Amino acid sequence: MSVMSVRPVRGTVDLFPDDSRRHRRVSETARELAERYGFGEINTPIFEFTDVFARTLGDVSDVVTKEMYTFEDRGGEHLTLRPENTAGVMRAFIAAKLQNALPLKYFYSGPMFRYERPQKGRQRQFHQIGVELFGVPGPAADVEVIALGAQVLAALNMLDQTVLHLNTLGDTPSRDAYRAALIDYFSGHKDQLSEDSLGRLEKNPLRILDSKDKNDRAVVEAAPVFDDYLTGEAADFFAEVRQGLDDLGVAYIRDPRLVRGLDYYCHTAFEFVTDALGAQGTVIGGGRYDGLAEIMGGPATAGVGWAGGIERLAMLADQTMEELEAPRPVALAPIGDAADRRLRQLAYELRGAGIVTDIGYSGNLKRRMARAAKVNAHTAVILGDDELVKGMATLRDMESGEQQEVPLDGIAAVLAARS
RNA sequence: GUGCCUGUAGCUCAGUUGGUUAGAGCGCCUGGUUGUGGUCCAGGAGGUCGCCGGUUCAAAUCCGGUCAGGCACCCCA
Repeated sequence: MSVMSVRPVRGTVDLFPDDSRRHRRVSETARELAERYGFGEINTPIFEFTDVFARTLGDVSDVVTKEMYTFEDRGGEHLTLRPENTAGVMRAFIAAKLQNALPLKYFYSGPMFRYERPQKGRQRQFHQIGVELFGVPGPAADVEVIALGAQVLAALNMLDQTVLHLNTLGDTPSRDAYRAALIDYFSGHKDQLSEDSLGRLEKNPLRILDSKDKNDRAVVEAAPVFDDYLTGEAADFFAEVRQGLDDLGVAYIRDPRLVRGLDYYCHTAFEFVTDALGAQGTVIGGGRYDGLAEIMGGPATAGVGWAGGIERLAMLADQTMEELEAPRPVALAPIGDAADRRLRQLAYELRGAGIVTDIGYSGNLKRRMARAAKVNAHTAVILGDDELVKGMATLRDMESGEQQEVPLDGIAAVLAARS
């Protein structure tokens, strides 16, 4: 009989308590900040009808064409594990007919799934935090959303490890005009473009601007500039976003090569990027997507938001913040069955009182004390026959080694003061 | 999906031009302490050298395949 494989599936990992604590630090920090900004938490399903993503992400995007975990369930439904959460949140908003409740602000945190070749900071099941702000067409929303991202990074002590890249994708007339100009320009330089970029010329010419190929870059140097094709409205919008960020003192660099693949994106596009994580340097990315709601069959609704990769943020946090320690418990160390029973009662009482308490399951005093040290207890309570007859317990300070006897009755109050 | 690098104990790694029973540190276990941890001392357990196949008298070491991780690309958080 063969042994089952116990390894996790490629691109997935098990998060043991230390790892989970690191993830939680990121997501709770973000959740707290988001709530301060008025974003309420939303949890949409981890799988959706495939259409939710196929329609919104378009059939040309890599995410849809080769990276989705798509399957048919037993009822024949075509379902997909969510590769991102903006579509899910928008779907939920449309389904609940909340258009009269606008503006709406949502925060989420949870697993996403993409069939990609794994690298550090890039897994097949990964986790994102994100925010979506629906129903505000003006630039104040963009500024607020970006500011929240900056403050999340600041709270994680990593804002100065990142650079905010900012660009505008303009409105539809701007983008159509620019796209036409780009196609025209690049078509005249086909012989100098990489194979990748020739493909992009068909699907998504804006992406050529972002190419890392050396020859492409030379061609891009002389390519038309978006600013020349922005409508007055689009230029004004972008100027207001920049003014808003300046007012808050949120630093950014203009990055004309920062683009988005999908048509429903418009105006603001931004990414917080670090150079500390290699090629997976984008730690938060987002933008405005006013066209999304209609694509999904909902009422035209403005939207702007961002998503951040928890794994990447956690890796950066490890570099910028001190180690996270599990809470230090009081360790109870009984000697003998009578003391064990008494201390299990005490453990119940302490835990009920909110005190982190550890009590082992076997072993002599030496083992009990070793365990107390291992779980990083600040105090040990030693109880044996000697103490029991006196109604006392021995309290040991695990740092100094000092011990004192205290009455068993009322020991909870003493320990509460030490915890 | 493409190219390249890596894979030895729980962890981090060593292992001479292929050559006997594959090592170290940390961690773990036991004892030194019948009621005292973390320090110290002594001892111990733990490895089909990722997996499968090939070359060879002989493979951790060379070759092929495969799986996994990593770097870059693609794409993206």
